[in-house]
Amino acid sequence: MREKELRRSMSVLPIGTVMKLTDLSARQIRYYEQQDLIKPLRNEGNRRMYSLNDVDRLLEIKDYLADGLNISGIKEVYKKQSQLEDERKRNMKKGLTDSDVRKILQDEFLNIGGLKPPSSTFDDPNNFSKFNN
Amino acid sequence: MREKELRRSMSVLPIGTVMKLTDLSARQIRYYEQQDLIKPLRNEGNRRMYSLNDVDRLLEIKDYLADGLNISGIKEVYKKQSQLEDERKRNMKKGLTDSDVRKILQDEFLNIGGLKPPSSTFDDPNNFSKFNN
DNA sequence: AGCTAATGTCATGTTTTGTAACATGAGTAG
DNA sequence: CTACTCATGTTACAAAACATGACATTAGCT
Repeated sequence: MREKELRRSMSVLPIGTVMKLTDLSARQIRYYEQQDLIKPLRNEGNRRMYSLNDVDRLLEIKDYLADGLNISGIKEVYKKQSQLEDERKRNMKKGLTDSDVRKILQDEFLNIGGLKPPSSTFDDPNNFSKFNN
Repeated sequence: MREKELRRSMSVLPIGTVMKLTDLSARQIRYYEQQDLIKPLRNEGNRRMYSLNDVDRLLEIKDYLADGLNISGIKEVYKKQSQLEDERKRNMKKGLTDSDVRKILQDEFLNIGGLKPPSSTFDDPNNFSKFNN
């Protein structure tokens, strides 16, 4: 379950791919970034590289807009969400011992190394298209 | 579970991404294609677009080469695999159970020792080229 | 009408990818 | 040893994709 999240956050998709996946124009995608709704990484050549999580978020944004929300409204939504998330994490950590935390961090570090051979899943049964996370 | 395979065969990754994911040079990746080991789709701009299954296969190829197999050896492996796969499908059609088939084919499997179950489908069987335009 | 938010479009420059040709190092056969 | 093949590197040039910034448009509001 940790690995899955890792893969979902790997920035590997160029904007052209994301356009097809989301049916958004490059202009729209860059605009949402300019409005701080997404923060794709850049490769050495300065190209934007997106993750599957970014794609999910773009699809969410699309839905919110279609529902009549405007950009700043959407911004609020995400602000609230990350506040809640942060708090959850803080509470989580307060309940753990020091060595637990060290173990967690080490594990995260080790997992950044690379893609493992085939067997593993890139999939995400519930998450790809809609509000879910 | 059907959806997972679908997603894995979506051709969305440009060669630069695949280079990073596999740590192969563009030259190598194109060469393996030239040797018919992979068949990435092309987008309208004639750019190669790879699926996660393609990435898996490239990693396999890398392993095989590291193990001392040469390209034509690898080709044999995949040829055999797809033969077996075809045969399995034919037998399924004839009403045999999967485990029946496994017994029947056991000898052949032993002939090509030590390889993984057949993995990737080759030619956009599910019409995912629509993601490339 | 005037304003604004979201998006389209165009111009210009950089990066990535395509193909093709030639080069090279390791291994093998003669 | 020489010649050959295989897997890969390198280089050169063209086309496609992308970045950025400016200006245009459209729909909804006041």
